[in-house]
Amino acid sequence: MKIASWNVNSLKVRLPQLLQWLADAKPDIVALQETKLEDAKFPAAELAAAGYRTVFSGQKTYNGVAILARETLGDFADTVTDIRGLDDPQRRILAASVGGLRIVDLYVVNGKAVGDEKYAYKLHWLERVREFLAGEIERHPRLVVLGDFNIAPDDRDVHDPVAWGEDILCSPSERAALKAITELGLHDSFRLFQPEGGHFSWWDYRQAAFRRNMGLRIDLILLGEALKPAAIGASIDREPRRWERPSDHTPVMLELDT
DNA sequence: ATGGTAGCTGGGCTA
Repeated sequence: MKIASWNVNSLKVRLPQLLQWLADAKPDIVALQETKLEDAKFPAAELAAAGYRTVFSGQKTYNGVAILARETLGDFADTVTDIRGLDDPQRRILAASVGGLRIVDLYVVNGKAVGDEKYAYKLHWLERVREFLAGEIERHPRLVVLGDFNIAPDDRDVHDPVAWGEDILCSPSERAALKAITELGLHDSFRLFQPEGGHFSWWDYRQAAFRRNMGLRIDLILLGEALKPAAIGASIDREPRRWERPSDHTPVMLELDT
């Protein structure tokens, strides 16, 4: 089973690319972030025609998350869009069970800059999410937590750690908040297979960052302890980032033997 | 310290 996460930065713009990529990569489950679409405008019919069932939690202009699952995996169950302690109109969280797995799709708050009020909110949000995930892993040992974390876990995940220093996406408090989540027993699946640095999932649109490989690895697929032995490969598919009018993120993937 | 680009929107926010 192939599981993927992709911040599409507007599903309206990227739908043709998503459909092409689904045909090319043939993932079984896909978590999307930054759909930027109200639920009434979600392209469920187009994705159904491509063979995928969908659940989604969207809003206009900003944020928005969705999960796609190959129709042969059956229906979604126990869908969650809001968690305890977060009274948040921003649509950044979507959990659902499908195909014998518990999937939690996250679009983590960016935070803007260290010290900004959005940064404080990012840390608060991550703590509430950690509490939510502690419950999820109890109820659903076969847990996959994936999405745009807006945190580079360590310096291997940063093209120029000196230049980035302790700036947003790399600061010690953000990394500690992510570590508190992984210490629940959630493993960064990419690192089960690739110990080297220099592998990124996001490149800023500016400064020709992709061409110069000035990227960060901030899109992650975390695996619960029970699923760790099932992991048989992890990768980052840079191809869609090369396409015309791309998202600034590219899909990250995990293969599970289930 | 700023600005560079993209998306949504119709000026400014978010990233």
